[in-house]
Amino acid sequence: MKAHLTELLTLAAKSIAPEGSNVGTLDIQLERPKTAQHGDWATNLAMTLAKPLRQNPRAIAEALIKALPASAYLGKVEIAGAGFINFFLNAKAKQAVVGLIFQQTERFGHNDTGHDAAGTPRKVQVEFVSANPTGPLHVGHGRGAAVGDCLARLLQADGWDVTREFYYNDAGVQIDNLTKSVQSRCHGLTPEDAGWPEDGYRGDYIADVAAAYLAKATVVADDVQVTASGDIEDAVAIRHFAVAYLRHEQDLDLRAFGIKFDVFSLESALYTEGKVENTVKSLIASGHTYELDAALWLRTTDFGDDKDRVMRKTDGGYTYFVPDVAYHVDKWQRGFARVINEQGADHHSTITRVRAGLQALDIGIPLGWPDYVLHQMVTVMRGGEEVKLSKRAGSYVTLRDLIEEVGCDATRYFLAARRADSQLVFDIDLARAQTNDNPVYYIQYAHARICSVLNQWGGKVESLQHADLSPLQAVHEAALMQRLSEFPEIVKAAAQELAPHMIANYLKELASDLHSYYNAEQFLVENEALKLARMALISATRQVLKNGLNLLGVRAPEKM
RNA sequence: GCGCCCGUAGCUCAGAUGGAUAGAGUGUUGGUUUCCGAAACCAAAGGUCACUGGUUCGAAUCCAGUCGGGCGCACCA
Repeated sequence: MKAHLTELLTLAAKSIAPEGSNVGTLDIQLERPKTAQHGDWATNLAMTLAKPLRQNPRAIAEALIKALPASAYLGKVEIAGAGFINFFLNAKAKQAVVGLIFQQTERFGHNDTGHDAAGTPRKVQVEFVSANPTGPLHVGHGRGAAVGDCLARLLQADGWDVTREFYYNDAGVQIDNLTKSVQSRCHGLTPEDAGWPEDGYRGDYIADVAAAYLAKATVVADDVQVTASGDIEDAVAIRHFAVAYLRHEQDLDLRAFGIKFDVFSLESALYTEGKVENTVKSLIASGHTYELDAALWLRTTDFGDDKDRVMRKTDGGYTYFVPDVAYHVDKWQRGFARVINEQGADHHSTITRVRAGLQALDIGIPLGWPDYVLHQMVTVMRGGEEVKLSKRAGSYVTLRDLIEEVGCDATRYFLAARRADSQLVFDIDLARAQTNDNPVYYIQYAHARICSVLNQWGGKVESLQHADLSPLQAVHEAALMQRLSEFPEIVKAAAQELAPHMIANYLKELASDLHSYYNAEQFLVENEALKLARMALISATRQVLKNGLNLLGVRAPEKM
């Protein structure tokens, strides 16, 4: 419809433009007005033409309307405000979306933005969560999980070939701390005791790991299986076991949250496979490094950083960003046209360094690759007070606690329904409420309500595909159909902006339109033609609610 | 001190590409059910879009500065 109106306006603009003018090539902006009074579509074309044509915008608008070719979809066209042209579609044009939804079903809202010229989906990787295997996932990881998974779903709908990936930092200082902590617990120490490691992990779960180790338990994580030796003095064995144990714990957290990864990458593998060494060699060869004070530095200031960064410490170890660069070289070599890293905002300083390292290598990686989506902190509230402690983890609220308390659907919704770059307050009381306060239930209720009506009607939903829609003339019906037709644009915009919260907001509005309609009109009426048309409309609405909820990873229940 | 993000109704937040009278939920007040699920609907009230200046026919949106909050500024990740 947008394309149709653009064409009409282009023709009109050309016909009123003076000889030799280039107004016909102007970008035509069409938007959906906020209020129904302003029609179904509006353009500011007359205002943008005012300057080049040196005429009053309203006069131009009048001329444009007069020059508009005939259209089968237009009702009336009006001038409003300073020179807006408002288009009112006729009933038939509005009703068309219902047929389209029946035709496309679960693919309604999808598009092919991610396809290449040959029509093949391009490869995109979404890396998210990527927690250190040193403890259970916390709320912050939960936000990353919810946002990252929704991004993956959105990009899939946008026509991309998506890989979900989790990167484990299973090498480095934090893992040493973990090992020491478990070993101390094996020795019977607690965090309150004198000999407890300085930066040790204090949560109760460390005691669980130690107990399992001493009991010679076997744990499975992704592709590895580790059986504990029970030898308290064997730090290497403890380390392997503890990492595997906590990876398994995190797998359980993710499963409870309904999230599946395609690939798990291990930092340790980058070392054992020589990828870190190779990257360092290449960086040295690139000429962007230097030695100073017995350390090796990368001249990241060549690529926009505010100071150079150490790559190899005086103790011979690499700083964390070096394996990170190696990891991204690996991603590039795996053929991802796009990579999106979803991380907590506290990691934002890595962005410049990783990109600088990739540019220094000069292997054809575009500037600004990879993309980053950073989410801000989450504060959890209960009874008007901030919740800070969890028994299990010691110092933070775990994702599993939240899921157990408020449910998977509400947790996902609340963590994905806000812009990633603003701080989020997670109100447990609100998320738990099974009342109209709670937007998750509000949306799910709309879906269940429709299912209930369709049930009582008792006919076959597929038979509605070719129902005559012309009886749909009520204002709430026009509003609902208008909203349905917006869905594909919202999906496209949300994918482009990497902003899943746009879907959550859209669904609230769609649910609201449905509830208003429900209260204003009786669906199961005597008039058979009207009843069938209404069954078709609410059935289409049900489909879009389901498609939208699916993008968020939230269930669309038939009964509640 | 430097860098990144944020500041919109009492509270929690939307306002994609600059557009018309800045919206929703919640809370407050009042109303709606012999009828498809009241987990719903309708209505009223509630605003210096942090502040100041600039760009523009037009700014919550773009630019500069000020104030306030968060995060980062390790040879930690």
